[in-house]
Amino acid sequence: MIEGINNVGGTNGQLLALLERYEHLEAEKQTIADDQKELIAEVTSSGFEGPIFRKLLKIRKDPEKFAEEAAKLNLYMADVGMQVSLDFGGAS
Amino acid sequence: MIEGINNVGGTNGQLLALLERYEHLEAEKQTIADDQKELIAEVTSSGFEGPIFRKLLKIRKDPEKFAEEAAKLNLYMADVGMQVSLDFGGAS
Amino acid sequence: MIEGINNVGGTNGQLLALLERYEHLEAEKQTIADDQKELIAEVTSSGFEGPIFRKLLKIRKDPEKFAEEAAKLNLYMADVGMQVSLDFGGAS
Amino acid sequence: MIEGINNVGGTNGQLLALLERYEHLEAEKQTIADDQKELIAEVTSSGFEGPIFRKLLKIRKDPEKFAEEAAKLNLYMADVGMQVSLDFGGAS
DNA sequence: TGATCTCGGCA
DNA sequence: TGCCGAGATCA
Repeated sequence: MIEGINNVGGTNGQLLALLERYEHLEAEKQTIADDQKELIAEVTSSGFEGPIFRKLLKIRKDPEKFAEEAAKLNLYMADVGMQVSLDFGGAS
Repeated sequence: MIEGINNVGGTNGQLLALLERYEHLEAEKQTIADDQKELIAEVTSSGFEGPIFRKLLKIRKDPEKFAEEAAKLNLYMADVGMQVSLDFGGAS
Repeated sequence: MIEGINNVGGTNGQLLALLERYEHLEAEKQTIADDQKELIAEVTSSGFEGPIFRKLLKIRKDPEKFAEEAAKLNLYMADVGMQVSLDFGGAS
Repeated sequence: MIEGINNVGGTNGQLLALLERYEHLEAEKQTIADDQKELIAEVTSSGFEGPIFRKLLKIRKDPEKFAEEAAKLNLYMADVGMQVSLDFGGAS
């Protein structure tokens, strides 16, 4: 049997198999996402704020980038007369 | 006076001017966005559903693309045994 | 005054523990996301289009909702004179 | 039975009118968005970085909120032992 | 061009 | 108010 282009008219189960594999992975991701959601609830109940917690997570992903951006932002703010002092001794 | 690289330490008002120009444009956009929001309310009160209305807007942006995607989707769904018939005589 | 080890000015390491737990979960999610990305590559190399594949995934999540929206969209399109026929015998 | 002109199978052209009104507003927004894009190009060619420029725009929208979040972030970072000093004399 | 991310709509 | 999808932006 000759398959058409892009499996047109085909029914060999290949597409279905791919879909199910993807959905299985998706289910695993969802389980983890649920765990994260619970963890955020724990963060909140521990007296920390979720949004700040998330910002900190982002900073920890790339502390160097954060330090550089903060330094530049500091310069820009000074340029437009915003009173700030934002110093990072180094994102160790 | 010699300006440093990237206007470091500068205060010539250039950055501030750019910011204010951008913010002015942003305000204009917001006004229009508010009008659109009111219009959606009118859509709803006219008996149409907002989400479907939005889908239709998207289709009208590129009807041809929509027709092509629908046709392909039709094939894929048939391939996995989903009972559908989705025909577009042409997105005129 | 001497602060606790590894908690300069801090409280009790609770925040750090929460961060690390979250990041561990995040790493697990990333692994799965990478697997999904590879799977999409396999989808493409099998002659299917990624974007259509993703649409099909979405439809399979809630076929009934899809059928209803398609039906409504059909009505709206007819209302504005767009030539379409979009029939679903039932999203089995 | 004869349908009204330009409303084959439709109702009264109300939906079409709503769509066109929305699309007109959308076109106006797009024009402004294009202007903003050009302005960003001008920002870049003036020696400023687009992403930092955008951050500054965001801060100017709500300087007080920014100052508060920065202060909290400072506390959190100290809590996990990240060496930072991030002081805002006040978001004037 | 694709992945990420922020933002507005929706429940 | 929290989640989700879409649009925009950056690499």
